[in-house]
Amino acid sequence: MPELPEVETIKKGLQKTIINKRISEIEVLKAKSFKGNQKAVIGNKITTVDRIAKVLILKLSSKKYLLIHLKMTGQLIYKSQGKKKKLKAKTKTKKSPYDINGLPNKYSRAIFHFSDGSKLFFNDLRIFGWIKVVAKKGLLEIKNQFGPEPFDKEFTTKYLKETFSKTSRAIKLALLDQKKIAGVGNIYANEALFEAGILPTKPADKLTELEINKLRKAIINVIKKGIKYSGSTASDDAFRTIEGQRGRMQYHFKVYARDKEKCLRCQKQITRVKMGGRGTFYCSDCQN
DNA sequence: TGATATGTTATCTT
DNA sequence: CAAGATAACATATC
Repeated sequence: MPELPEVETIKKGLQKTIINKRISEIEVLKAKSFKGNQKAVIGNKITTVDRIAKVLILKLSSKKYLLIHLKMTGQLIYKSQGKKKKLKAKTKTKKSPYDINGLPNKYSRAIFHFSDGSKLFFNDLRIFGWIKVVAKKGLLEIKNQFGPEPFDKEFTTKYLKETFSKTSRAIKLALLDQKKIAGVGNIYANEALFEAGILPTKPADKLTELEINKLRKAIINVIKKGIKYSGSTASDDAFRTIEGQRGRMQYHFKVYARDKEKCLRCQKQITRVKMGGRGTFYCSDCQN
């Protein structure tokens, strides 16, 4: 779920809520979810919140860093002090495992307590996500494993041309390679390729310079749009902002999860295949 | 019941 | 050795 726009949405939320707050306690409910020394974190203030690719970076007053990766099903939910769940009349709405009422729940893996009484819940159904404590060196190591992000000045047609010329893998798989381009995941890769009119299965080294430039612009566009709509909460319903709201980008998808529907541009039915084990959607007329 | 799930990485295979 | 393909992680839903 969380790709660059979703993580960026959470980053902004954290900047609004937990900057300068002091961590008074950490409850680790699942050991696998928290790597590193909890005691190195307790008593520290959060000084800044940043993001590299899909990783959140919370800088601490001790100059150490808390890194958080949400992987597929991770959530960060903020609850201010004394916020009581509103008692609503019983409704028939089915309960989702990603509901943020009644936290902690069985999927809560860690809870940060701040000295003002507010809390930050790390929920993660599938337990792929993690929180780790690292020093500056560890942070640099993380940084080094990623290629440029769509908004970086290094994200040029020239860079992409060089990068793609070195591989014959399908362009979609190349887009998902975080060492080449950081932050793009399955949803936005599908959307960007549709917008650029390029077939996901086309070998990366067969793209023309014109196509690469189109694709570069399309990636920037869809990522921007994703951020504008606070990320996407697709059919699995997992993504939430830190206030617990769903994203709205899913209402603006043009191909993702639209198999069996008609192409918005030419009315032809959208094709679905699997690439690298991931759902891949495209229009066989508009993309080539 | 088997297929599906938006991420990454360890481990095979070519 | 390296690039590429695939399994694995853990859980739930349809």
